[in-house]
Amino acid sequence: MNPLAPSFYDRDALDVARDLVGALVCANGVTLRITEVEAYRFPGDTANHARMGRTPRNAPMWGPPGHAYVYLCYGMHHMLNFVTGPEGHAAAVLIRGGEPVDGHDVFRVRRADGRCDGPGKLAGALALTTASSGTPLTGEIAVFARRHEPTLVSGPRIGIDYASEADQLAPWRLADAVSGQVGSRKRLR
DNA sequence: AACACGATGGACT
DNA sequence: GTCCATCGTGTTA
Repeated sequence: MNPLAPSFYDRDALDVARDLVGALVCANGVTLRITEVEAYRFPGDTANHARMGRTPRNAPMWGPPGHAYVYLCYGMHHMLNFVTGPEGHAAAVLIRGGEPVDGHDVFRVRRADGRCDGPGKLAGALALTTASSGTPLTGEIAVFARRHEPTLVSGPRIGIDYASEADQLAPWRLADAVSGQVGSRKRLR
């Protein structure tokens, strides 16, 4: 079983996001089946971290597809993204939820409540920090294609009050229609 | 050097 | 539903 090749990520972030729901992500002894993602597109997406240009933090977003972009949010939660699109296009997919499919014992230590339905929880379950930002998705963090296509639901992205109204409404949050490891379903359909 | 703030999560009412 | 911990980052001066 080989990790997904960089070409998989060399497309629009929304298209990659659709194909990532159901895919497997493996890191530090835990494998998760991805259940929820958000696409951050480029250019013109006012919710995108790279909307103001290149900075040291978001540098991986500007690089080649198929790499991780990990950042610290609110001073305590790490967020895992997969860089998409051609090099020079600062687009990415935020990984927001997952179901453990391997490494259950380790997972239980990291998430005693068994919950993995938010981006901070997911990065914590995989024990990822900014130390892994910029690394390829074929190493410490590895991603594998899904075996079965899930039924998708979509809705607006979470926590982007600073973005334009149109970008706040864009249904670029995608989730498995039936998984329990998905955040609020209130605006998903 | 100072400052404002965030792609959240957990505790609590 | 509300409150807020906590700190790296980007901006302004």
